[in-house]
Amino acid sequence: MFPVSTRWLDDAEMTAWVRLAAVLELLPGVLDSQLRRDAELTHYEYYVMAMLSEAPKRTLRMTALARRTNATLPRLSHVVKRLEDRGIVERFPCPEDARATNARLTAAGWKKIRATAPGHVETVRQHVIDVLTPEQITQLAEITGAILESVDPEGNLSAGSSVTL
Amino acid sequence: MFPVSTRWLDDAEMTAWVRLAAVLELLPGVLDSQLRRDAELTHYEYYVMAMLSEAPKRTLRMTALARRTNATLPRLSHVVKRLEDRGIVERFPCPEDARATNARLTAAGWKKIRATAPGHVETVRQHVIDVLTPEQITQLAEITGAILESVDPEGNLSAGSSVTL
DNA sequence: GCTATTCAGTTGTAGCTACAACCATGTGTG
DNA sequence: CACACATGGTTGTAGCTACAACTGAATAGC
Repeated sequence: MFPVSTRWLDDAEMTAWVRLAAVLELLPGVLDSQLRRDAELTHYEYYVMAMLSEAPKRTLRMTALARRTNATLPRLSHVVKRLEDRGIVERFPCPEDARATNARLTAAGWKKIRATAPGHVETVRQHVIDVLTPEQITQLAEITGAILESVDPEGNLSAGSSVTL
Repeated sequence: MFPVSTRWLDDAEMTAWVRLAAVLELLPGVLDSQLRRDAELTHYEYYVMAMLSEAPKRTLRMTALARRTNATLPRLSHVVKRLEDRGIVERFPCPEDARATNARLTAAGWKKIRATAPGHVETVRQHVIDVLTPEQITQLAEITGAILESVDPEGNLSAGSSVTL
């Protein structure tokens, strides 16, 4: 259950890991500060709005929304409450299941994400997409796919699951 | 300064980005919980200890330590204070420059990271290194290198800079 | 049909990070 | 040498997330 002797990382592995760790540390801050500056949003809040905007009737159950945004329910609950206070989303009980709550993007929220998306996409392009070749884009998708499969084997947090249904 | 018409992401770009975003969201939590469970450490605290353990005399100036751990000075300052309270590092004024502070790993800290490293490396292997082929390890290093260069052009936060001085 | 268990979500709180303000030391300029 | 400015670091605080505890509704067992 634990290794007799540790298999340390060789040079190539260490380089890849150190850089990935740096990206993990720095990239979220870059995304957050652009969104914060231009729209008073965190990247996670943006992502919540984006998932709602793509859903039928711009509505999703909290559990479904949590899965699509790779977050726990408590975290989502806090975030949605704050977005509700700002008039960006609204919550209402699910008619089919009295336990469940639906979250819906308001008209104001829809307007806001439409206004915010171009700047955000530009940031993603500038720091990720446009610095890579098309082959590297493909490689990145495969690499992150493999990592996600080990981090989230059952695809409970479905965001990146290999087979896009 | 902002684009006339947004260049949206195509399918391949979107897949890569969605998965990378998922990794950004999920992987830190996986690392943190293993370290927290086994050693009462966050991944960032571990990284601080690791950088100190590799430095001459297990000592670094706060500024240098902040750069190597991809963090701001205020963040590091708070973290080092907490580690100091736990007897893992100690701080003392730098003799050459009265403004500067040195952080040094204590004997207890050295012992602790030696005990913690195997489990942490095993986690990194399990979720990142061992799920990738050797070619993918190389690709990952190049991809993250390119991202870091755009996120941190001057290499102010040196962790992953292309040319390892 | 009553009880136990699971499911869906909310709430409370501790702890970490970001940001801004601050202090002290060092460096350059007239 | 007096001043401005830059450098190195700490501290205060607001805000977000993780974790645990909790409530209420659905489901399963007997």
